This record gives sequence, C-alpha cells and structure tokens, in this order.
Amino acid sequence: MDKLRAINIFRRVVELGSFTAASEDMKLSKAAISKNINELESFLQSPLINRTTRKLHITENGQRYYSHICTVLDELNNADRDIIESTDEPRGRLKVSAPISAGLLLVNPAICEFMNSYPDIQVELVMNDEYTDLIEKGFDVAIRGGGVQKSSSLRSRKLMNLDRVLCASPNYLTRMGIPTQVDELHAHNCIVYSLSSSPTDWTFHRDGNTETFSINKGSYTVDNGLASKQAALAGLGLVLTPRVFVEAELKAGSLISLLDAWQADRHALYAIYPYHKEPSKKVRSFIDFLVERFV
Amino acid sequence: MDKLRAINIFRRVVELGSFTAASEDMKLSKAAISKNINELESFLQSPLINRTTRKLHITENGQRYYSHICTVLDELNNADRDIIESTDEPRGRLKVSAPISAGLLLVNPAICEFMNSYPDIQVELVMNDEYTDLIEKGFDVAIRGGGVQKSSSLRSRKLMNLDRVLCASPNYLTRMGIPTQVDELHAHNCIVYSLSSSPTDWTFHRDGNTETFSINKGSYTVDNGLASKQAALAGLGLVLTPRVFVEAELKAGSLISLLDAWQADRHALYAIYPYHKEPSKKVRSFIDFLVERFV
DNA sequence: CAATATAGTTTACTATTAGTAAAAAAATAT
DNA sequence: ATATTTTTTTACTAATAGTAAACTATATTG
Repeated sequence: MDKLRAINIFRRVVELGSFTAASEDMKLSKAAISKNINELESFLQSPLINRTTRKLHITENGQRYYSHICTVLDELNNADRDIIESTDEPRGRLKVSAPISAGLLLVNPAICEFMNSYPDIQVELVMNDEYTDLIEKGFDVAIRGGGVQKSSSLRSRKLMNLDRVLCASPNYLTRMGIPTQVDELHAHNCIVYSLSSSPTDWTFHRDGNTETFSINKGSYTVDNGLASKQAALAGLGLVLTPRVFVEAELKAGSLISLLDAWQADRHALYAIYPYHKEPSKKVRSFIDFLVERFV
Repeated sequence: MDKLRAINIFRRVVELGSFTAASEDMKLSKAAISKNINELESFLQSPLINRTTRKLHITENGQRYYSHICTVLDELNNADRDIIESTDEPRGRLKVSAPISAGLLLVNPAICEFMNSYPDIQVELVMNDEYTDLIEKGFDVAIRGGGVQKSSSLRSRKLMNLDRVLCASPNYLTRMGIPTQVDELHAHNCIVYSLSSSPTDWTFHRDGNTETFSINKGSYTVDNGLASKQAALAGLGLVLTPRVFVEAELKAGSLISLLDAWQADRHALYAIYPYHKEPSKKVRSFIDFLVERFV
C-alpha cells in the first residue's frame, strides 16, 4: 500500500462524501478508491467509513484520523513547497571558494553584482589558492584556473579563457635584458606560481611551433598569484600570469609584456561544483551569472 | 515513487550518516536506498545529500527538509497509533439502540456492568422500539428481538433465546375464563405488539403439532412492549411476551401464564451491527460481553 | 604505491502491486 | 417491479519497487 496515497484518498472521500466523487476528483477508478480505503482500514485495524451503496458514514475513528492526517498532509505540503520554491527563486547561503588573485579581481566584483540581483542569497566567499575538498568543506562552488578539471563527483563549467602573458618590470628588464626567444629564458629568473596546473613548465606556441621551457633554477616559488605579481613588480624576475591580472600594470607601464609573438599555453577559469543530477537553483543561477558576465 | 517510504529512507540516511547503514537498518538493498533518495531529490528539484563514495554531506535544503519531515513522520505515527491503540484497549463512544422493554430490563443493567469493566468507553443508549437506520443514524449496535435479521450491510449475533409466554391478569381471567386450547383464543381480547416480527400471527407448538392463531379482532395494538404488559396487568386481555419480561409478575401472581402445555414460537434477542471487514474493538468487546452475560 | 577494502551507483531482471475495465451486488428512487 | 446509482469484486495489465551483481570512485594499509 502506498500509504500516503491512501491517506490522500481517504481525505478526499471524507471531504467529498462519496467514493465516486473522489474518484473523479483524483482521476482514479472507483475500484482504486475502494481498494485504498480498505487497505487503510485494515492497516489501522479499524473501520473509518461505514458504507452502504447509498450513503457514507464516517466512524468516530474515521473522524479522528481525518483531522490528524489533515495536519500531516498540510505540513508535508509545506515542507515540499519550502524546498521546491526555494529552488524557484534562488535563496539561501552560497559558499564559494576562489583563488585569491582571481577572487579579488574577478569573483568578488561579480559576487557584488550578483547579490544585487538576488537579494535572498547570502554569499560566503573563501579565498584560498590551495585546493580544498568542496564536498567535505560544504562549498557550493569553487572558482579555479588551470586545465580542465575532471572528477566523478565534481562537474565544471568554463567561465573564461585566461590568456597568459609573460611579463616583467622595466627595472628588471634594463638590468637583465629583454628575452626575444623562448630559449633565452634560461638566462632569467622565472617566478613560479606553484598552484598553476604546470608550474615549472612554460609552453609557448608560435605559427604551429611549440616550445616548452622547464624552469630549473627559479629562485622564487610562491603559492599566491598576487604575490607573484608583486614580485615581478618589485623587479625580481619574469612571471607568466593571466593577462587580466596584469592589464592595469601593462597599461601603466609598470610591467612589460615579453615574447609577444609567442602565445603561452592557454589556461581557463572554471567554476567547479559538486556533481548532482539536480543542481540547486542557487548554484545554477550563480554559475549562469558568472558565465554571462565573463564569457 | 512511494513518497512516504522515500521520506522515511531519507530520514534514516540522515540519522545514520550512510546509505549502507540505512540499508541494513531498513532491510533494503543499497540500490533501493540510492534510488529512493534520487527520486526524492528529483521530485523536490533539489539535492538533499551530496555524496562521494566515501562521505555524505547533507545540503542546506536537506537539513531543512529533514527537520520538516521529522515532525510530519512523528505526527503521522501518532495518528496511526491513536487509531490502532484505540482498538487495542476498547474506548470511545458507543452508540446503542435498544427496544424500550428489553432496554430497561436487560440492556441497561448490562451496560452498567460493561462500563465498570471498560472505563474508557462512553455509552449512549437510545431506547426506541421502532426500527432505525443504524448506519445513517450512526449507531454502533442495535439490540433487537424477533426472527433472524439479514442484510448485506448489517451483521447480527444472537444474544439469548426469548421464550415467550401467553399471559393475562387473574382479574381478566375470572371475567373471561381461562383458555385451554389454541382455538379458544378467538373468544379473547389479544393485545398486539405491533413491532414483533409476526404481530398478529401467534404460533404454538406441542408434541410436534403446530397451531397458528391469527388475531383479527384485537382491540389494542401498541408499539411498545412495556405498554402491552401494562395493558395485560390492567386486565385488558392476553399478551404474548418474552418470559423474562413478565417473570416478576408471574411470580407475584399479578399475571398468570396460559396454555402452559404449548410452546410459543421462539423468538430471540440479537445484537445487530454495521458490517465491516475491520469491526471496531469497542463494538466487538461490547457484543462479546453481552453474549457472555446473556447466553 | 600497489593492494585491499569500502561506499555508493548502475544495470538488467524479477516480483509485487497499484490501477483498470467490466460485471456483480446492494440499496434506493420512480 | 424496474431503473438507477453507488460500491465491490474479479480478472487482467501496466507500472514500479526491489534485488543481485558488476562497476566506479575513494580511502586505508602493509
């Protein structure tokens, strides 16, 4: 017996005062109504409805049960609606993880805009360049750069391409010279961003040619994109970093882009989120928002 | 989807923190647990539990739904128990219909005793010699005399034989003479109890012989057994009535039994109750009590 | 670091059961 | 008595809930 259905049927029968009326109301056969009531009665070991072919009479137990189950059904309905509608208009707490550099430059401004559009969402942004276990730490979304992420329990969506540019401060370049070929990089101090997908292998493309430079004597390794930029600005060496992160400095001239004829291996920014057949509305709308803004 | 079952499963999973534990607890396969949770989630269009193969993480919606459905399940449980236990130890209101004479003499004393044994039962006794529609008027039991009652929506159980006796007052008999044969009844005024199963046909047996006397000139017809007895006591005529109703008067000599060699058609007292596959405990125990007391 | 163990999912299948249509049965109205 | 209405029964079909077993992903461990 599908008890919930039986209870619903019982309620309609009581309210409409007839099996036939209930069967029409619920688009079921009269036989189904009859069977459900019978099963409910034998489960409760008590008659609920005394019936002749002509009249129904709700027993005392039937009355008592009816008033009980009405509140039960209403509350269950509320519970369902609470969830379903919560996904209708996105709301709730959205816990986002992002790397520090991308977080400050891209995600944080985007979140501010997003929150204006969805006032019922509270966002918690945790900026951290290190990988964190989304599911265990209860993150709804993580923003990550690098190659394509793939995992059975995580899904990802590309938010934007990250065109990377090799650059250094004018100060550094006057001291050390301007490299014009990939293999000239050996003569330079290359700043390593350790959380990149390939920190010490810098690959460049030009007219179908590919050249990879492996850093073996970089003097500074750091796990924070901002810090690597600051190091470059301070004249410590060369840095390979997404162009969006240094756009302002390039314009202002405080950093100079190098090997412009070469194209660094393209990275991208991804939104990573726990895989689920029914992603929650708040996550979906957040990612949709980011895609629209960035792509 | 059997939603009630799905909700129960969801509750156990949340409480035990694992699909496997829940599956053992509920004696179901892991696959069944998985399927139910998936169906519930897609019904609610929202993830409830984020899962890797190793860890479960209840989502915000999952938490909210969990606390909702816990109260729902508890209340439904209460509703069920309320009914099932009410049938365990009989209780509630018991509405009884009885004829006036049998009511006063037999049913009322029996009910008083019954109520001492079952303090949780409230009884409403309605005394009325006329037939009433049990189901429509909401009676749980009717006590009726006469032949066997048969109807598809009613059941009956015999409570006691009603040995009927023909009697009259000494006063009347000295005036009109004592009948010694059935056919002598023509000379007498026979009081008709109109609600008997055969009011005007009095049938007597003796040594395998059967004689029926049809009343055609009775001067008093009444629909109340007590009134017919009072009429006989007042010397109005003969009355054919269950012996138990006139036991005291026969002993005291205020009524004299007649045609003692003959045996009047035997009537019986029945408990009539609405037919139901799941008879309620209160009705069953009341009738059991009457049978034990009377038979 | 491969080997092992564990937890959830998928798949293909089975058994159950919920629902139906149609006929039957019962009660009332005409 | 006959027709009508309402519930029940029956025989059948279609839907689905559950299972076993293989699979996948993640931890643990020697």
